[in-house]
Amino acid sequence: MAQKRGEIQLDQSSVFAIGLLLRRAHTRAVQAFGAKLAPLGIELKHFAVMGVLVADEPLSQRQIGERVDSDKVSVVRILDDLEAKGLALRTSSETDRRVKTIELTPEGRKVYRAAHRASRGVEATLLEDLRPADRDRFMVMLRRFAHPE
Amino acid sequence: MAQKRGEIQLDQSSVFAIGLLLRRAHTRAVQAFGAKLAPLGIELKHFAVMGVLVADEPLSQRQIGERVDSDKVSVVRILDDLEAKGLALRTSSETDRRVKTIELTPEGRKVYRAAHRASRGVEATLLEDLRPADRDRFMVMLRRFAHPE
DNA sequence: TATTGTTATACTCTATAACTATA
DNA sequence: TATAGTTATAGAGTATAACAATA
Repeated sequence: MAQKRGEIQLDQSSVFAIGLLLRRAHTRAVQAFGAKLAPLGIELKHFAVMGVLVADEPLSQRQIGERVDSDKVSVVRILDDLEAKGLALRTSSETDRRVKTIELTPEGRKVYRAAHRASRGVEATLLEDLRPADRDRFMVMLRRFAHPE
Repeated sequence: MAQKRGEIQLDQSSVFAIGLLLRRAHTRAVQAFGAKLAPLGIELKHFAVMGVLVADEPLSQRQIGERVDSDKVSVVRILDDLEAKGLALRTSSETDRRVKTIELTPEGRKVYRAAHRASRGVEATLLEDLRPADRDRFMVMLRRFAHPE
C-alpha cells in the first residue's frame, strides 16, 4: 500500500491543531481545483490571476500581486506561464515605462471561461460536508480569519 | 516601501477565492506559531510531533506521520531535528526491528511544556477577529472541512 | 533615490523512487 | 513479497538580494 497523507484526525484540543487543519484544508482545495483545471493546462494560481484580470483589466504586475496575495517574483513566473501559453499579454505602459500593462488575450478569456465552468462546483463540493446553513457562514468566517482588520 | 503580501482582500464571489483564503489563513497560523516558538528553537512542525508524542508515547514514525498528516520522509527529517537537539530519541523496536520506537527525552518534555505555554494564546489571537460565539463554530467547521468523511 | 519588473539564489515543502534491513 | 525507515532527487512555493530601466 502506498504511503499517503491525511488518513487520521488529530486530537481536537491540541493547541497546534489549527495549523495542521488549515494546511490540510488548503491542500484539499488546491487538489480539488487542480483536478478540474489540469485538462485545461492551468493550475489554481493561473486561474486566480486570470480571474482578477477578467474583473479588472488591465492591471500592472504589482497590482496583480496585491490581489492574489503573491509576491512580485511569483507574479513574474505566473505571467511567464500565461504568456507562453498565449493566454495573457505584457505591454509596456505608455505613461510609465517601468510598468507592464497586463491583459488577457481572446484565447485567455476563452480558457478562463472554460476554467470557470469546470470549477464552478468545486467550492460546493469542498463545503458539502458542512451543514447547508453553515456553508456561507464558514466562508464569511474564513474571509475574516484570512484578512483580519 | 518593501514589497509584501497580504494587503488586499479579493473579490468575495470569485470561485477561486476559497483556495487563496485558505492559503492566507494557513500562512497566518504558521507565522503566529512561528513567532512564539522561535525563541525555543523549534517550529510548528516540531511542536506538533512533540504534541502527539506527549499524548500517545511511544509511537513509530509511521504512526507519527498519520497523526500529524505528514509523509514518512518529512517525519524522518523532523525527527532528525528533534534528535539533534536532544528532544527525542529513536530506538529500534524489540518486537519488530524495522520500526523505530520514538520517545521524548526529559528535555523534550520540558521544551514541549514551554512551547505549550508560549503558544497557549495563539489560537485565541488568530480567532480574535471572529465574534466570540463564532470561534468554536469555526474550529468545528474547519475540522470537518479538513477531514470530511 | 525610489519603484517596476527581472534574474539569481537559497531554503522549505512535497512527491517519488530507490535503497536497507527486516518481516 | 511487503513494510519501516532512510537517502537522493526533483519540483513547487517562498524569501531575499541584486540588477536594469525608468521615474
